[in-house]
Amino acid sequence: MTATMSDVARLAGVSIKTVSNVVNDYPHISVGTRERVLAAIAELGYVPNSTARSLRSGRSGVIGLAVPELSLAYFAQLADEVIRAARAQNMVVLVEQTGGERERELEVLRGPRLQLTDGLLFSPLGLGNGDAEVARVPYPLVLLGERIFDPGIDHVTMQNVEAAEAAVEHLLGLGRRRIVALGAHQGEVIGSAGLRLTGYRNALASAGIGVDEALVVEEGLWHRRNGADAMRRLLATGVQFDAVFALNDELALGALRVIQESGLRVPDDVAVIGFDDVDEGNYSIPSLSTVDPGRQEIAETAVDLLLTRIEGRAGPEKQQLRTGYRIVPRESTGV
Amino acid sequence: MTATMSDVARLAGVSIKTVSNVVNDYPHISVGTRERVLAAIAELGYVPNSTARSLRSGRSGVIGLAVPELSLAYFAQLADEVIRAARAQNMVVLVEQTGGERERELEVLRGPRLQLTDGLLFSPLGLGNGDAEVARVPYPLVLLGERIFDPGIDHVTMQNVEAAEAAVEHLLGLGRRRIVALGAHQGEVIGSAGLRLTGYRNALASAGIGVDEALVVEEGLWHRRNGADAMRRLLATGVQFDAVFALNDELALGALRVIQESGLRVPDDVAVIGFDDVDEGNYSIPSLSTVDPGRQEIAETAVDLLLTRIEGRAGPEKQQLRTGYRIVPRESTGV
DNA sequence: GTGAAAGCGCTAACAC
DNA sequence: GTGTTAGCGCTTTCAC
Repeated sequence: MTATMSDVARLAGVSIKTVSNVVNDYPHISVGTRERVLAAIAELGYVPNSTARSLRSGRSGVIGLAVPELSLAYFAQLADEVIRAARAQNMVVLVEQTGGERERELEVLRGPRLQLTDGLLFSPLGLGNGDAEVARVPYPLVLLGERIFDPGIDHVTMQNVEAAEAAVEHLLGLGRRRIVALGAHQGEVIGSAGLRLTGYRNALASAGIGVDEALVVEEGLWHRRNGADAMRRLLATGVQFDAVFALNDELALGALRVIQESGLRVPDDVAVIGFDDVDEGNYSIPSLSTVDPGRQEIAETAVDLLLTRIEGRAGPEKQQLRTGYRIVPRESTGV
Repeated sequence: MTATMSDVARLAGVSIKTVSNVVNDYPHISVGTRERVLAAIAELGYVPNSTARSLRSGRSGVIGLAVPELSLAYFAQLADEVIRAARAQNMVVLVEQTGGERERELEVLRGPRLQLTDGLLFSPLGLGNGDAEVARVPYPLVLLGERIFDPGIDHVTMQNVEAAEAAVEHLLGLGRRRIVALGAHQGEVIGSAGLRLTGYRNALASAGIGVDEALVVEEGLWHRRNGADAMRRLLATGVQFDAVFALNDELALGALRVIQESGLRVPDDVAVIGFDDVDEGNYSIPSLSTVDPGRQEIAETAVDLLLTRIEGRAGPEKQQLRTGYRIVPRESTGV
């Protein structure tokens, strides 16, 4: 069925090495030879076998991307950007879902499923800082996000603390003082939830406002459903508030819906800001203010860093890269 | 760095073939030998090299999935389901984005980027029925959706016509008569837009209602933004309508927003139904009625069919499989 | 039950 | 400039 290099060589009347040279654009080949080889390639419809090439070169041209799940808009858009960035570098992307569960994340790191990739972009959720050892794997690895923060591992992260601070300052700037933090993870310090909550506390502290723990609402998962549930629980307590900082957009969108069902007006009674800038926020009612965490920049930076490692360029010092962010004011905070 | 089979063989004092036998669970090995080999494997931390294995066996354990883009919720959720289904069969998924452009789709079909996959799940958008030839590729291919409908190619599709009919019947059942079709593709017959529009026309015809072409609104892309734009254009024409059948949920969500901005009430003045059942529809305001196209069933069926082809099981007759659908009534149609 | 050896398709020394 | 040759790490006849 498929023609091999020797088939081409035989037809062109040259050696297999010459074919290889032509295929790999080796510079010193006579024009005549090259043409005969190209003709033979065309005639046989020859396509290099990338598996054999991988075995030989030790590289597959594939990078792995492990995320909690693509159903979460943030990760879908991240995957989109990663695939684009990889494509620009002639790489292809194998996507794994971990469900955010620690066990599955460990499996991805150690298991055989990503064996034929050249390196891994990994966005952990279940793993914590104590798992730094586990993340010292014998292949190129770049972590996305701050669940595991270890100077011995490459990282690309958004500026969670600073960006969250800016989001809360945006609410404070509107005169809001009873600001809910939605989606907190009990006791977490490192990780998106912990860091964004730190930003929340910092902003309130800078404004000389004490944190009312009744306004810090826990929620493990960050789907719309969870935002809705958490908001229902909060409303049921009867506690008063005039703004919500949701730790991501999906939580915000779920909450937005429940707030308005309860008869409260957004932004008049309650201003709402999310985090992530998923496209949906442009079309919700009201449109959702949010933080643009620089997803595209994260993807491009991470792919570049991973390729640097794969190709063995750059020194051994691990990098901790941080991308920019930007507050995006929309109707839900009164614009 | 990495141990090979011969390293293991040397340490265990056996031949490389014996190691291979143990690794592949070949039945007839003496207990003692097996234990010595397993011990050596553990000691060296040996992991089989999957690239070499692929070269030998001709299979990589990777399937390709080509979709327009993951930023569209429908495709993100489809990719999620495909990865799950593949995982259940011990396969891993390489995701490519085509942007829905014909050129890029051709590139995916013929190009070298998916070379090391065992087969391809392909959701075309730019390719049309005239491209059936192109889709007769020398590797296992299963098409998702009906852009190219050729009995010589395996297909897994939703029941676009019937499901669209049911959606429009749902609106008719509410007493609506001036029903907009949003997102039509001029002249398209095969393809989601064409088929869903056929369902729309069928339902109206069955109800004895003529189609007012002023209510058939074109829109090439199916993002929220396009739904919003199209609805703005429609409102500007001043044409009257009491319901909208959007050809997908994202269009519906964009339109929902614009309709309400214009002062019309949903569902009182205008009932809206979409198509796809993306999670977001549960949390929009109002929540969005839609058609559940059986995404999970599509993913599982397609992965199974592709594996059947890869493994050479089943006869040569190509299959055209259709999955179930279900109307999901929510607030935007008055529930 | 286990071993020897060939070869999957390609690349990279090294000759000529 | 081009050919020869030796593997990359594994599976798989075929002997023993």
